[in-house]
Amino acid sequence: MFPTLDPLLHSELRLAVVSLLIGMEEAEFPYIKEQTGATAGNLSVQTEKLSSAGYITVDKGFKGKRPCTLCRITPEGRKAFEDYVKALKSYLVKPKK
Amino acid sequence: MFPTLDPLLHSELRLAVVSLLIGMEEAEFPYIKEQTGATAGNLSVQTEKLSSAGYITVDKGFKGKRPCTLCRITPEGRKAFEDYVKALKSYLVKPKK
DNA sequence: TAATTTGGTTTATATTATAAACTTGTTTAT
DNA sequence: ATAAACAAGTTTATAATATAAACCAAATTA
Repeated sequence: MFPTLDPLLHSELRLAVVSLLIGMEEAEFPYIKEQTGATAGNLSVQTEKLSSAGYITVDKGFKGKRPCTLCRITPEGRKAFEDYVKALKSYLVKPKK
Repeated sequence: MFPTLDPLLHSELRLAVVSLLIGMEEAEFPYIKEQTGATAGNLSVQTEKLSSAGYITVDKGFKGKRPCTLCRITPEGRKAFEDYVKALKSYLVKPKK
């Protein structure tokens, strides 16, 4: 009746991050920070969780002399998001009797 | 961009309870327990939270000699659920550029 | 060269979710 | 009649989570 909701995605910030990345090739850490309104610390923790789950990749490089962290969604992340949305619909829509 | 999600509803069990009650006049505690698969303790805690937020009512009465707890959604609960669903859609749907 | 800014990470704390243990009363079996 | 099992929850202890404050390193600016 109510399928379990992937706890990794059932988190406001992590869901926002994945939702954002679904819509673009890649995004820089400060951009995600700005778009989600998260603090850097919180975002760092949550991207790390998504990364170690294999839902996103986090690549640390440089842009000129400054560090630049790039995040991308992975196929597994995309799949998990789709599954999450499907599961969530059981909670949002009244099923036909 | 990403509206905050009512933390009272952004909880697997509480969302299931409200979702269930949206679809019916009232429901008994054991029925909700069965439908959600929750333990009694967890359900008790979460219905209490929803109740003290005014999202549901919890009426303790009797059915014959046995205690019988009836839960119902309130108009505020219904409204909060609708708002939650609207907010959530910002996370699930890619907005048009 | 001192202060400020950028781009984060680490860690401490507060909040939340969850189930185990408990309570109260009822029914059933002996 | 009374002990055992069951029903309907509640309380409480613990585990997991989310969050921001404090911190660090390098680059830029005053």
